[in-house]
Amino acid sequence: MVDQSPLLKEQTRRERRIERQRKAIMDAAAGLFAQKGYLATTTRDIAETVDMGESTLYGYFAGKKEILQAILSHQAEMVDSLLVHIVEMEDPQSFVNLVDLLMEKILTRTVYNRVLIAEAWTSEDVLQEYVLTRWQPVMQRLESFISMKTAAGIFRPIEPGLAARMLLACFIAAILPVLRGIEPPPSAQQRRMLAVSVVGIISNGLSIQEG
Amino acid sequence: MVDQSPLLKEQTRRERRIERQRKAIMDAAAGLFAQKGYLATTTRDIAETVDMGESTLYGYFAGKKEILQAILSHQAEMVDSLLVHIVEMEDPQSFVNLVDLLMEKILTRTVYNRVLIAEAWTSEDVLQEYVLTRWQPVMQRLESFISMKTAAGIFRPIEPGLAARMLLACFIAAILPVLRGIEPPPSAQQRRMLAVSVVGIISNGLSIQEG
Amino acid sequence: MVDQSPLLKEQTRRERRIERQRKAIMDAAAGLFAQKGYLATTTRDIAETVDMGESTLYGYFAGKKEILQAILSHQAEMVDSLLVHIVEMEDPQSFVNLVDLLMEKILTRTVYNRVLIAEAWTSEDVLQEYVLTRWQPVMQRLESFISMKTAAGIFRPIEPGLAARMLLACFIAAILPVLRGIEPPPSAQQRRMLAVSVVGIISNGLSIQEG
Amino acid sequence: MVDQSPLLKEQTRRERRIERQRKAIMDAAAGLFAQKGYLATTTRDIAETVDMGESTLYGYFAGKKEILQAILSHQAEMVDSLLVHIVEMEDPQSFVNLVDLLMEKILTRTVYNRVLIAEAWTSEDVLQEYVLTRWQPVMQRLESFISMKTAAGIFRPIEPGLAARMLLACFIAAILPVLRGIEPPPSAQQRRMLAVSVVGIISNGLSIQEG
DNA sequence: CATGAATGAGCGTTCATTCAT
DNA sequence: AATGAATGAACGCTCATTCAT
Repeated sequence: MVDQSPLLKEQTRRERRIERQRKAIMDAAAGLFAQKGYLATTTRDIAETVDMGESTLYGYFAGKKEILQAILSHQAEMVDSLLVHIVEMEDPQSFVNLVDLLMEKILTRTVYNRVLIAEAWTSEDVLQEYVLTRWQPVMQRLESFISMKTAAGIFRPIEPGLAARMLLACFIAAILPVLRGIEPPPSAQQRRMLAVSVVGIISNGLSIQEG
Repeated sequence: MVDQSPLLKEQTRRERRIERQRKAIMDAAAGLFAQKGYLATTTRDIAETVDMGESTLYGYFAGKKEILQAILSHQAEMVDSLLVHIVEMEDPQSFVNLVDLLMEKILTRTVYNRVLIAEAWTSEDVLQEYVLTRWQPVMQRLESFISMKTAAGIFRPIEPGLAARMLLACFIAAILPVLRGIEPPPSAQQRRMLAVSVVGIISNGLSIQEG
Repeated sequence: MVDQSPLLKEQTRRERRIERQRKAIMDAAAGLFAQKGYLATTTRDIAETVDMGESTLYGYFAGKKEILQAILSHQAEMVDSLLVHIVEMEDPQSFVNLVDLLMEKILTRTVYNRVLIAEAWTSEDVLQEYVLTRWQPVMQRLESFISMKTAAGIFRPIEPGLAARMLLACFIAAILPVLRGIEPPPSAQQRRMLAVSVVGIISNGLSIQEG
Repeated sequence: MVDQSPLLKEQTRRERRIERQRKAIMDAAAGLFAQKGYLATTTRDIAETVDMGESTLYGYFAGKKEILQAILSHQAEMVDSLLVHIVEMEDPQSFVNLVDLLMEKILTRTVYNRVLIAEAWTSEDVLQEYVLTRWQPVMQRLESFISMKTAAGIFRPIEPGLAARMLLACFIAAILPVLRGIEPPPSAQQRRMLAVSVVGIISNGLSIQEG
């Protein structure tokens, strides 16, 4: 029962070590990419940040480009899992839960998202592969949610595409300073309050409701 | 009385020529910066686009960095003038006029704004000098506008800062694909419709108003 | 009549200057390649030898590889022109003239040939493109010459291919130390004597002729 | 009396194992060196070919350079033994035996010779130490053989040095495609035929002998 | 004023070798 | 003894900038 499969254990321990190193490199790189941009960051910068020899990086990644791609893919996985969660949340009951979940997911690994946004802003390919394609299902889920509400007579008739984009925009606006790195991430409580504000505005607007 | 102006004329003609050239360089550079990013754009790229010798650029700008700064300053001036217009518009009557004006101003020289956003995203200095500082008066004007409406009993009580940011966010969302360069600029008519939509959502939300 | 086409003149002067520089770089590189081999020669080495900045090289050649190719092509042209000369020499009268011409052509730009041989020795592609293909017409001309002599009853029956190769080998042997760079190039007179020796052995061998 | 040998046996068995490994490494390296050249071959290439960890090589050789030297020395020993054989062959009776022996010796370990030639072509030191010095006795033996024949009235008067070099050249020409690796090694029979051809040409030339 | 040519600084990357296990 | 991991040194090459014309 004891000491079974020492080889296997060794194997996985090594693999874990490698994965840990890759993670450390990605984190360091993401921080630098977020701060200075991908091109302005040198492999020397990254190596120094992880406290490694420059050439050691190449034992874990094929090159600088691949580090970036790993970071972007990492975020893509996050978005993919996000979709799963949203779909599983069969009856979100209210917008608030949905928005809160979106915010939570986006605000984890903030720097990764900063990098993703920066790259998508100047690269057609990244925009397509890592943003448009990935977010499409999320947006569609959002749109169908809005359509449902409209059909149920809860929302007034509105183009669901524009509505979804504005909903997204409102909470992006709410978290932009965090994403940009000029404000610290909000606590769970603060985040929920933001979500409530966003949904409040989206639902009822600024105007006083009569009746 | 004779022969007095030729020198002056020559002078100003030269100056105009110089200014025209500087503009041409800035436009070319802005297009490339927007497309590939500042660092990925070489001075050779710029020179070829303006159809100049590479070293000729240095007769008009001290260096690549200065071209970027000229572009950013150019946009800053636009924002500054925007504030003047907003302040002059003593009673905008409705949000729509305000929002429409903002959109119009932002959508002129789209590429310049793409560059500005890209740089502000990865440079603390650019963010401070060309975005936060410049937009603060605009945001303040917006906030005081909202406060006024709230005080007048037209808006329900809400934190004007957050409201202003979300208002901004909503129309940024509306024009993001244009800014990003994946959709063409809207016509004046389309723009006004967008403005109406944005203000509609901000004012009344998605929910059906009762009473 | 005078001062006609200054632009054209300027053009060609610049072109000549460029061609001169390219030649200087090729010569320097060929010398180093011959001495240390292509891979052991750094672009810094070459630049220092031509007394240039390292990056200046790249104004004349796309890269290190292209310098090598230019050198190899240069030799290929020599071989091509050699063939023309041989074909034009309608009746060489004797082997000696043919062999002497071959020797002369091969011993010009000795270093270039050293480089060519070195590369062909370890690169299938270079061997094919720059040696086998180019020399084939020369060898064929040689073989048909031998066949003619055999048919005329002057040579005894022998496989002309092997004979041609051995003829080539004999004078390669004669000039190998020069090619290898351990002996200085022979004078025209010395060269002719070598040619006579080579043809002597090929024709009559070492044995004393009886009869 | 008992248990005395195990240690010794173990020792020699280990030594044999080490020697076997060294040989395997040398063979793998020689193959790669012959194919791509010494510098273009990485220690990783070699290690993979011998199916070893890269660092394990350093248990058998002090470094990449030392592997090359071992290969070159190996060939040098071959040449040394060649001289012994030639000297022992007190009366070779005919050239053919001599030439055949030379060919046989050179065509064993073809790749080793390819490496040797490649290195000698671009390294003064290798040329001196592993070629000129080693072959000098062989050439001298050849020259004295020729001198003997000349003195005996069998050969016509000729400078024996040039004659020896051309003799060498002729059979090098005969086996060059094999050495270069573009033709398979000849069978013993084919080899003898080549030797006969070579000696035939050297002895009697191409011309028809009269009388 | 315009420019072709030149260049230093620095980049991403490779590789023979060392070291800890 | 064997090896995966680490690394310094050096490579080929790019590019913003300068300079002579």
